[in-house]
Amino acid sequence: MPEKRYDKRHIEHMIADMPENELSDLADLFKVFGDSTRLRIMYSLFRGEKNVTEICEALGMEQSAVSHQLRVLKANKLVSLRKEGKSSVYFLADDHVKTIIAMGKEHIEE
Amino acid sequence: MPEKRYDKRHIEHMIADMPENELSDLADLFKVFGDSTRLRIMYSLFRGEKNVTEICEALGMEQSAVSHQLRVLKANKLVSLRKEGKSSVYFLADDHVKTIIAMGKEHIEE
DNA sequence: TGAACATATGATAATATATTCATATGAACA
DNA sequence: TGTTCATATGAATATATTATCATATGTTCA
Repeated sequence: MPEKRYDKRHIEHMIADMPENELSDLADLFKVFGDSTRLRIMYSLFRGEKNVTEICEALGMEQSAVSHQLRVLKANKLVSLRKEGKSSVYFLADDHVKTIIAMGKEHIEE
Repeated sequence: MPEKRYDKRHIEHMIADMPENELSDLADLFKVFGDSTRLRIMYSLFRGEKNVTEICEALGMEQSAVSHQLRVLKANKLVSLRKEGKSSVYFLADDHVKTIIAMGKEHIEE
């Protein structure tokens, strides 16, 4: 699979082709990124997969709050999990998460 | 200015360098994208700059609601405006808007 | 089996957010 | 100047979202 290029022309083209009705799905996706708990969970998973307890420790948050947010992330296919004995090991589902965050980071730094 | 490359290595590096406390600003930015009215406004501005009345027509929404959201977009430097007589002409502030939306679009299409 | 551990989930309360309504500001021009 | 048009904004309401609390589900192991 060739490395994708996100040059200006390619991006303009992608957006021009986007139907209006896709915008609502897109807003839903960004909504998921728009919460610092969820973003911190994803960030903690950059360093490698973790079970729920480890994520809670990394964030200093309660298990229930973390599980609720993991559910949202999973529903949006931003994380996946595999069961391992008693625990659920979560990991980032794909590289889009990284790209989206990198773009956002670049914006706020200017 | 050379074209930026967003290859995997570059992106991993950007994220690895990101301090935890930046995540909250980042969440705030994504929150702005996470509303379909605001996204539709940005989308309508891809086609070219517009004044408030034209944006209202494009979205079929009330002037007040649109102005309130334009304010949010402006505060986050996603749109800028110039005054032209009685009207305010809005336009996208930079290319990050396009890139962020393109990344999101790519995610939901898989 | 039953106790301990890990995670998931439903209900609730607290908070945040978006739209509407009413009104203010400011420019153009008769 | 006063009227009209374009936009901005404050307050209030309706809705959505998040964290907490209580509890359920499921796994391991004595």
